[in-house]
Amino acid sequence: MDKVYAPHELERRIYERWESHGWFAPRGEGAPYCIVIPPPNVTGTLHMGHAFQHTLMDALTRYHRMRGDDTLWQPGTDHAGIATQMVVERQLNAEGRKRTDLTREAFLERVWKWKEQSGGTIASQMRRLGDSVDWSRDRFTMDPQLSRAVVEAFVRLHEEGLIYRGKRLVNWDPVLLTALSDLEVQSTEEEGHLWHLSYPFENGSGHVIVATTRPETMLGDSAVAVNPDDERYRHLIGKSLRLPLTGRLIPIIADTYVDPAFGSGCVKITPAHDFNDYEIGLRHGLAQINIFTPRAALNENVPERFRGLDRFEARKRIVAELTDAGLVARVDKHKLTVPRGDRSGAVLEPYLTDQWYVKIAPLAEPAIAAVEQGRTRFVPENWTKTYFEWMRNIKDWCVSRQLWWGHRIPAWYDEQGKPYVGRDESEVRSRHGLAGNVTLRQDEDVLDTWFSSALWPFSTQGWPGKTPDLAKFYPTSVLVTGFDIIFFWVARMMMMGLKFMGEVPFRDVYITGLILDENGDKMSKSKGNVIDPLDIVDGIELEPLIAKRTSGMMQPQLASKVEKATRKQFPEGIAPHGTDALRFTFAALASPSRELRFDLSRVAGYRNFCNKLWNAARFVAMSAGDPGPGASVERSAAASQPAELSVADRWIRSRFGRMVGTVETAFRDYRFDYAATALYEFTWYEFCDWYLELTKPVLQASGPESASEAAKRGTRLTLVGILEALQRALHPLMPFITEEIWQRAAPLAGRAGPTVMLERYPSPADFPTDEQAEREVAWLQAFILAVRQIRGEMNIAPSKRIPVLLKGASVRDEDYANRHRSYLERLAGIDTLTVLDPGTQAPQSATALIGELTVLVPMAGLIDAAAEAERLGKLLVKAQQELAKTRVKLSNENFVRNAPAAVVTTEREREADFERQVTSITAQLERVRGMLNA
RNA sequence: AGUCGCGUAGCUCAGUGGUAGAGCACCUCCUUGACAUGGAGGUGGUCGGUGGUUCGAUCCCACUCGCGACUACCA
Repeated sequence: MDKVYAPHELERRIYERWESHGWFAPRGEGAPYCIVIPPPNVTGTLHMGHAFQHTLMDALTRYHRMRGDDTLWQPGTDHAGIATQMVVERQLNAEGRKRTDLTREAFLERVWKWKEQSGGTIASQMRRLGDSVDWSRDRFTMDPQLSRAVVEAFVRLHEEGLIYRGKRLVNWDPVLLTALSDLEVQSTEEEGHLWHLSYPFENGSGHVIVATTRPETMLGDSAVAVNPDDERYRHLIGKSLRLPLTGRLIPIIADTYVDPAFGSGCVKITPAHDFNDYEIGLRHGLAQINIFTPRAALNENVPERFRGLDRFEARKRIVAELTDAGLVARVDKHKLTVPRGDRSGAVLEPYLTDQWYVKIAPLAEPAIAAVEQGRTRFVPENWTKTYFEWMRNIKDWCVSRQLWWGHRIPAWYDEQGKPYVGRDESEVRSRHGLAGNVTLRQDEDVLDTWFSSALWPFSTQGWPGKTPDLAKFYPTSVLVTGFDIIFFWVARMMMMGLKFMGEVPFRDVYITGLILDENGDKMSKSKGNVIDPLDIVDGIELEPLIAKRTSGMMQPQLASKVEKATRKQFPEGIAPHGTDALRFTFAALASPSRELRFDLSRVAGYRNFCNKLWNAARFVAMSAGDPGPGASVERSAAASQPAELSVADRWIRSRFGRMVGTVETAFRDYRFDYAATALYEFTWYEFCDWYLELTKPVLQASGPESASEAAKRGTRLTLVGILEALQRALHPLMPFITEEIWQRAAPLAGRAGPTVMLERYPSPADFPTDEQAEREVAWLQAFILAVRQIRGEMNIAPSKRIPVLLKGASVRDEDYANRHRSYLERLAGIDTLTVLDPGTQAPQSATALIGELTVLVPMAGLIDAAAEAERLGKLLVKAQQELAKTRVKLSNENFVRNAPAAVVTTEREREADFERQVTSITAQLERVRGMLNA
């Protein structure tokens, strides 16, 4: 094995081997375990959030595969209607063309071409991340079979009256020229004005003041509303006003919607351009006067001089004319929330159009019940509330989009514009008895992308067919996703899954945190703080990184700022870390917190961890006499010869079993951070720091000190056995390095198999707890740490061997000390070990306490008395503080009376221990001070 | 306005009704044959504030200050 861990080469090689052998496919036996991937945009690239979630999904997948489950991680991509269409339109724009210069067919051809060209990016990124998805089942939301599912779902919902077509106000994007659902609206708080306008009475006897943030909409006013209980205006109800600039007469109406305390207490009502006004208009039978074109310019329903003006231009003109007419009573600065399209960023308009809607309440009801009944569980649990909040206030879902890229709505219109819904045109004709001479025209619109996403857990498994996959893998086991798409996706999958499959789509929903940059900012192109996960894996020089971050920006003027920040943050570029280090970082980061700051220094730490593991494997291979990779398993025959396990061997097996138990619990609870921590601590602090060191006296000693062959054999077996099992334990989080090491360790450990990914996950039952070994090694560790502390604080060179004396040793202490002398010599740098008889005068020494045993390091020639006095002083202060605390507690009668007996006992023991320490340290300190004064 | 969350070491974060933890950073020492991407030792915190419940609160409750996310709405 190479001295330094070099991930790059081995990761590609290993992944190709896994994939070419088809090992990612479900094995066909065991309990089904299934995760469907949240399908990324087919033309997109994976960002840090994807890499994070994929790590967790892959860890679950590999873990369950190794547990023997029939495991499927279902891959796929999403056509992402608006996003993809926008990208291709931008490409056309760059060529000086518009979408509408092309036919629909030609444009779609172009989008498909772009999809083929860029669609492989995601897959290759996923391969680099080690994602063990079953590529043979790769799906795309616009595959023929998935498109069939979309049509089927639409038709069935329509048949049940759960999809309807209606003319009502929608969120209209005047730039993209399409309707949007409520969820695609981003409310932004912006500075604006509140104009107070005078509307004169018809008879010229005065006026009322209305306040508005959108004066241009006055041209579409149908009424002015006041609160029926508002004394100021009650007598005006029913009177007519003459709408300025138009001369139209509009009534004053009464509606409790009006808040008398806000503004003037009079509200202009524009039913065609405001959601609240729309409702009021319906209640009062008001005219809906649409004054905008689809691009939000004024249309023919306004006085001629305003026609064709853009809405913002119109606002200026109208305010100017009203001001000239003396009808602007006041203008206040006002903060308002402006609705913008989440893709285009354009200010949206409530706009009257014909659209298709999903009647959502009947679908939401069972979806709420399913979570209430615990048939689907949110992890962390508190997201349940968010889900309920939204589901209980949900409004009908506008699913039609005026785009070209997507699933075309399966509705046909006759010449009178009457719609017929069906699976295809011939079904429509036969069902409705439409003769061949009746001209039918299919709806031009497509469905919201999320409509097909909502079917994903079952459309990917063959629905509407009744396939074996569907029977096996639905419901899926867990959905792993971010909280940002609970409404967009999770809730809709719940509704559609229950509707069409009669069962929830997933048992658990694990909501991950959001990956932020190291300052706690969202990663975005415009902020220039995006990191490509593969740049962490492979590393990237500074200049290419800057180029990557500043190219193709929506706002190129920010480029210099981004460049500066990048230079500051990564003056040396980004070093290569390898996939395993990145994955381990993500796992370690995955606490239940909803925001997770990504810190590159953490990845460096886990890269070091990989290197540590690598070198531990090298040590084991050397110690076990590695015959090289690919060696036969013959050596395992040696295992039948007598072997004797040392206390250290028994200890590490026991500790490994405990660790695996912790990891099992962690995986069950989706606490990847706990799993990572347990694995990290075991590997580094127990296996490397202690166990490997404890094997050295056994394996490396020669001459009369040499251990027996049986003991050596026992240690070698344990070394390779734990190393091998550790690779299995680490594999779900770090698939590559563990495969590489396992290939060498498995034959040494007498295991045969083509790959670690198909081996069984270690079980705590195979590594039972050995309390006795744990106690004994704990004693050893305490002893060694005590001597090391003295050595460290006194700056005794590690190469300097020192004598150690023991005072107050019990029979057990003496036994341990004698039996483990070789460990103590090696790990604590001890030269001679002498047990003092009671009453013997000890030389001046630095001391440490282990229970009642005192460890003495003679000071002569080694230790500076002043330094020792200082060290003891610090220890004394600590012991005194702790003693004081326990005494306060124990002197409290209520504590002794009310606290559980075990707690009181522990406290008494602590008191005794600290008393002993204080006495001993005080005496020792006096002696050392005596030396100083002498 | 509603819902949810956060505030713990210099930084990023775990955590528990009974002895406050990790990584990174920092200080001292060490190139000993797995590993300097390393080893040994160490410094560092009135757990945002106030009050309550409790024998005991960083943890539970109330209030409060600061920060954030989401949802709805402000004519």
